Amino acid sequence: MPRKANFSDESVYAAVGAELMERGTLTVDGLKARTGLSIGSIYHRFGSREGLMAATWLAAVSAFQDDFHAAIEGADLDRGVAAALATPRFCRRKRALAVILACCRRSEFLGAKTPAAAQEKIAGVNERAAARLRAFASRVDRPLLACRLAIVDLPVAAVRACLPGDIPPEVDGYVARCYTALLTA
Amino acid sequence: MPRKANFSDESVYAAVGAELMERGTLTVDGLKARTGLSIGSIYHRFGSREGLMAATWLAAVSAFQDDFHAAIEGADLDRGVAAALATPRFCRRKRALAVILACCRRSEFLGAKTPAAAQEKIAGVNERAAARLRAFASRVDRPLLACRLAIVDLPVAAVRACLPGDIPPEVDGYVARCYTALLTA
DNA sequence: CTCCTATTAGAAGACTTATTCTAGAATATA
DNA sequence: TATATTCTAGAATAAGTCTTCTAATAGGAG
Repeated sequence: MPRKANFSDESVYAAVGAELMERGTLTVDGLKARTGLSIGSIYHRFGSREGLMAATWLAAVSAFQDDFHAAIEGADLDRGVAAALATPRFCRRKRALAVILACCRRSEFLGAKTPAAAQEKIAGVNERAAARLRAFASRVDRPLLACRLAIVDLPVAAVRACLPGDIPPEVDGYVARCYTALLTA
Repeated sequence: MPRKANFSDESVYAAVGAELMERGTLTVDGLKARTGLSIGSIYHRFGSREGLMAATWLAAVSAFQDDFHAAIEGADLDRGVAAALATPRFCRRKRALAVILACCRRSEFLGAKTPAAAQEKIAGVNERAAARLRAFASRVDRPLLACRLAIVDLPVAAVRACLPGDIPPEVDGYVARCYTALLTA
């Protein structure tokens, strides 16, 4: 029934990621300059700056979690390495979204002006990921911190060390070797 | 000859770290509220917000590099693990300074208003650390990226995963195991 | 004691950035 | 075509922050 938008949500998210990468923070005017979207449109579609950031982050994290959950769901020690490798692989396939996850701090998208619906989704997404990690740790009987380092923090650090450039293939080997070192005592 | 300052530089740096930790960013008014230092004093002593951040970061990084350089200077593969362990150890001994290194982004202290002297010091500090790492990589004949991950990025990620709490002792074991996994093929 | 200098003080101003508001344009359906 | 609904537009406003400026304070040297 209504008019259709000039710019897809995806193109907006990509622009947000580019701004975050280049300037370290996002301003509404900066997004307007980069995309051509007017201030009014931005506020109509996202409600506030925090709403925009939350929508962007949620889009990125849910794309990532599609891969991540598929890998960690029910995994044992041998198959868990795929969850650690999900990070560099995602980073290669969806660079723009990965940049958002790597560059965006929690306080940027989670605050008083974050729409309630987005706040709930964020809490849900975080809790679900934490639960999967806890379940994995107890399934393989290893300390939670070691699992978190092997599957989350270390792969993220490896990828961050390469951004904004490409993620070279040997990174996967490094991630896998650390996984083994951390989780097979 | 002159009047002496009411607050030591160290206490200011600690307050900056606390603000960064709690709010994710530093405002001049926030620092005033936390320390009691007046706006005039802050600008007299540091010139600008970026100057303050640069002074804080330089104090933190040079304290850290005392430890780090002592460990990596001339180290072979066996002794290099001490350089990787310098990060968690520093974090335990000088929490306030470590927090600054962990929470402060480059763009916060390096910009147009950073005093020229500070800019040069920052460049020097970075170049010196990079040179030590390159020298180590060629000395032990391993890829630079692997060395950087083992000695810098991985320990930092492990420590970040624990902050703002304590760094548990088992972190050292994790860091050391990854070091071995990454650098002994 | 008097002068000199570094430091402190905080109000006023400038600047950046987020948000609101009113008007207008586009499109699907009836 | 009329109409309802969504989207676009951007100037005006509001809020928050950094920076400048003038005046006052404290302590050592002559």
